[in-house]
Amino acid sequence: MSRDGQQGCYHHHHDKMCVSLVPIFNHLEVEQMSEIMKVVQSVSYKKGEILYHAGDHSDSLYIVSKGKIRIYRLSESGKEQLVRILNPGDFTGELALFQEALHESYAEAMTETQVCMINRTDLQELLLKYPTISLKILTEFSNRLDEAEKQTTRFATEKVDTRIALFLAETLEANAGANELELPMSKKDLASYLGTTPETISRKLTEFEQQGLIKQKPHRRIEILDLDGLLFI
Amino acid sequence: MSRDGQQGCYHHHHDKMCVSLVPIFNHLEVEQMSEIMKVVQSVSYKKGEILYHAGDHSDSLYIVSKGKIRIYRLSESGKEQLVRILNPGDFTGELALFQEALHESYAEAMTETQVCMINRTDLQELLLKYPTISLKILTEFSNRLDEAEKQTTRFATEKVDTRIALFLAETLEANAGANELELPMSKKDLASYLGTTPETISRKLTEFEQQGLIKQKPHRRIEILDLDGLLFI
DNA sequence: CGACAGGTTGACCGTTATCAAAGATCGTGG
DNA sequence: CCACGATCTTTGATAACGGTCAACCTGTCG
Repeated sequence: MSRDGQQGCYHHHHDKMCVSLVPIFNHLEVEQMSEIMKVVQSVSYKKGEILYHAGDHSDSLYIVSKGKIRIYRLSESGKEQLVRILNPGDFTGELALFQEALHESYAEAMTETQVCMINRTDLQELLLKYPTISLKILTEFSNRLDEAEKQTTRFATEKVDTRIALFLAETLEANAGANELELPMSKKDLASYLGTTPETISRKLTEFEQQGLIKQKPHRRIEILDLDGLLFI
Repeated sequence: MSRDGQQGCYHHHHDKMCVSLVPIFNHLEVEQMSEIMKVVQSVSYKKGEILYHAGDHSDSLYIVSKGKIRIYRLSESGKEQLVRILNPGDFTGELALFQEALHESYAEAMTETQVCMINRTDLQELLLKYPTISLKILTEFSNRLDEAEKQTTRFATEKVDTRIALFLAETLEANAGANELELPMSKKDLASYLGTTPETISRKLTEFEQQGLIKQKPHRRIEILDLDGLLFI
């Protein structure tokens, strides 16, 4: 089992911030919160460090309190795909957390990152003691499952054009109301996320621009000129 | 909200079989089981009937006790993708079950089908009362999430060749040990599931056969002659 | 200021979708 | 139980979509 790069720095004080950040806990009472604090551990990672590898045993839930984490997978033929990027408040490690299983993905700190960890046995005790937490996690899971299936359907049925356009539309939606967005990752990563190549991303965005649908600006910013046009491609 | 085709036949007796079938319940005591029976309702659907549409409110968990159910999605551009097929013991309806949300997929009975339903409020009460059920469902969800992400990664990184080969390999694996498998669906559906066309499936299987990797037989049966060769495409 | 990763552009070609038509299979009703 | 129609499947010809390789450009950071 390879652990190279996994050299996170453990802080043995209990970080209140990260717990209260997380949607799955923030409905709880103060006393319950402090019980959770007791089993939470704060860990820091430097840019590029790996939190876990595919093949590692999963034994903790990781909750991001600061920084960004890249979650990616390697396909059977060895190609990398970016699955998602975690921001503060997001969590990961859950996939194999409820059973004896191995991670199937990789988690890498994209910047200086701080996470809160809860190990499996502690988490399971919490879940049995406070069943409402399970309901929260179930809700989160069902959302993510829906997202994952929606994404799969897009790959199965839409061409690159449309996948890029939908990505732009959804990124814009997150900035409620604005007509300009900032790509949340490099075009290289975006290509990996959308199952295409940086060259194609570059070309398609140029096409969109020539059709008057968008305007590319410095610093990964893109102004959407014709959202409807973009979505009817 | 369209409900055409949703004309399932309700049986008001409580079907013991379907509950004990389900992995998420089968660890419980007899008394707990009988408590679950009380809130379960058995419903039958004829071939082609729709259990729910995308856009319907989700308010029940559906557990298959007899038959087969096709779960499919429509993409933004209106193309259909087969997401999975449910067999007895599988469940669905969970995606929007833990929140006020709408179904994003369609569920259609492929044959004469019987399902057990538990409505949202009853299920939530059960989960709060017996937290171990939540853990079971969480385990199931995390598996399915892993599957969905693996599938997405395949679409993003592998070509049709490989996706078909991997599908054959996994279907074979399900028949532990055998060197012959039966496709669990029509090639048309398989194409939809794998994000390709029936024509391409047909051609690729012929190629595999010409390369001596497989042998196609009647009744959707395929003999795998060279599994390793298939996986190194 | 230089190096290096990221990004762009062009030329080319492989893969796979599409359209069309013929052939096989399945389920149904006579 | 057979015949018919509907649907699924196969095969061929064609073209578009997008990946790959190579070269060059750009910006960012030590």
